[in-house]
Amino acid sequence: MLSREQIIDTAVELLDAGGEGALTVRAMTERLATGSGAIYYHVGTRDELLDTATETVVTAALATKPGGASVTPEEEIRAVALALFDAIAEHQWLATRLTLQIIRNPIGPVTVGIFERIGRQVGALGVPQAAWFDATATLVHYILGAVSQNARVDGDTSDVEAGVDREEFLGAASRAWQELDPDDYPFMHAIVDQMREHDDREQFLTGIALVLDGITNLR
Amino acid sequence: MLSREQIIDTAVELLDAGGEGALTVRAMTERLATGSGAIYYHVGTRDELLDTATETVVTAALATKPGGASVTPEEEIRAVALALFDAIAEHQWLATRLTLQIIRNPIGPVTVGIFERIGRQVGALGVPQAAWFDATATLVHYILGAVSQNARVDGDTSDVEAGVDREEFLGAASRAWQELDPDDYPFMHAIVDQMREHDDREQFLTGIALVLDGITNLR
DNA sequence: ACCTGAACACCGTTCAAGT
DNA sequence: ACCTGAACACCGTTCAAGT
Repeated sequence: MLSREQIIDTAVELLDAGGEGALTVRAMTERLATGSGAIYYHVGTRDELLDTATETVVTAALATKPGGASVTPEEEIRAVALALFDAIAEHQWLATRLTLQIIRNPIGPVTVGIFERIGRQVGALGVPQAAWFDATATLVHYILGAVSQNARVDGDTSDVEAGVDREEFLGAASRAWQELDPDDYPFMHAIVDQMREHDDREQFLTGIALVLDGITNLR
Repeated sequence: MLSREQIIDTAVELLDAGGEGALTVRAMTERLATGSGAIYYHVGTRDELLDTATETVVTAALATKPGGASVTPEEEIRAVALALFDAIAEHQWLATRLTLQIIRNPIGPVTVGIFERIGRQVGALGVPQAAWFDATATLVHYILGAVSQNARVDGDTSDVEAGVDREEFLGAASRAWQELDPDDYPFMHAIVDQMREHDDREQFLTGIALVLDGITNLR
C-alpha cells in the first residue's frame, strides 16, 4: 500500500535532483507506479506536497542533537544556523519554498519551530525579556536571509568537481565585477579580491557573530 | 507598435494583482491585444520576463534620491532598506523572485546595485577595509531576509481594511501561539504579547540598528 | 478506505506564414 | 523588423469506476 511517507520521500528526491520544475504529478506517478488520484488522496495538491516536503526537511534539520549541558547559547545558535545552512545546500529548492511558507503560514510548525529554537537561546544570552521578540526576529531574519541567498545552483557534480565549479564561479564573478565602471561602482572594485577568496560558510559565521554582538549589547 | 516597456508594465500589473500564477502568456496577449509570438520576440521566455520585471522594480526602488550632502551613512542605509521594504510590500511576488535572482545571477544588476549602494555606506561608517565585504554581506543578507519574510499576503483590500486584516491576522497568530503546549514552547508563550503589539516596520528598523551596532563595533 | 486512469481545462513555446 | 495564431507537448486536478 502507498504511504504518505513514501510520497514525500519521492518528492524530495525529485526536487533535489531537478528543482521545483522536476516535481510533476506525472513524474511522481511513474516513480511510484501508481495513478495520479492516489497522490491527491494521500497528500493533496502539488502545492500542499511542496509544503509538506519543506516541513519534513526543515524539521529533520532542526532535530539535530539538542546539545549537551555544557553548550553555550552562542554555540547552540551557531549549530541551528549551520544545520539550516547545510539543509539548503543539500536541498536548494528550499530557498524560495521556505520564504513562501513563512509568508503564507507564519503560525505553522516550520516558523514556530525555528523561532522557539533560536528564541530560547536569546533568552539564555541574558537579553532583557522586553527585547526578546525583536532580538529573535532579527536573528531569524538574518539566518534565513543568509542561507537562502547562499544557496548555489551547481548541478549534480561530485565533491571534487564542486570545488572546481566554485573557483570557476568566483573567477567569473570577480571578472564581471572588474569590468564594471570604476566610477559607478567604486565599492565593488574595492572588494573584488575579498570576494574571490571568501568562504560562504565562514562569512555566514562572521555575520552571526556580528548580529550576536549587537544582541548582547542589549543587556 | 508593441514596446518592451509596455510588456514589462503589463507583467508587473498582473503580478501585483494576482501573484506569480496570474502571469500567463495568454493573460498577457489578451491585455496587450497581441499574439504570443510578439511577447517572445520582445522579452523572451516567461521566466526571462519575470527576471526583467524584478530588475525593473528593484532598480526603481533603489533610484530613490541619493540623499543630500548632510545625510549620515546610517540614514542612507535605512533609506535604502525601507525602499526595499516598501517595494516588497507593494509587489509581494518579489519576495521569492528576488531570492531566485540573487542565487541564479549573483553578478547581475540587481545584486550588484544593492551591494554597491549599501557597501559605500559601510565604508563611510569607518569600518576597516578588510571587513568591508563581510560587513556588507551581513547587512544585505539581513535586509533582504527581513523584507522577504515580512511580505504579507493580504489580497487587494483598501488601506482601512488592511488595518483590520492586520489586527485579525495578529489575533489569529497570537491565539495559535497560546494554544501551543507551554512545556514544548515556553519561548513562544513568553513573547505572545510582544508579537501581538509589534509593528513590522519598526521591528525592521530595530533590527537594522542592531546589525549596524555590531558593524560599527568592527572599528 | 484506497486506488485507477481517462478526461478536462489550461499551460509555455515554437514556427511557418504574413506584413 | 515585427507580429499572428494554430499547433504541440506538457501541465495539475477531478471523478466515475473499480477493489
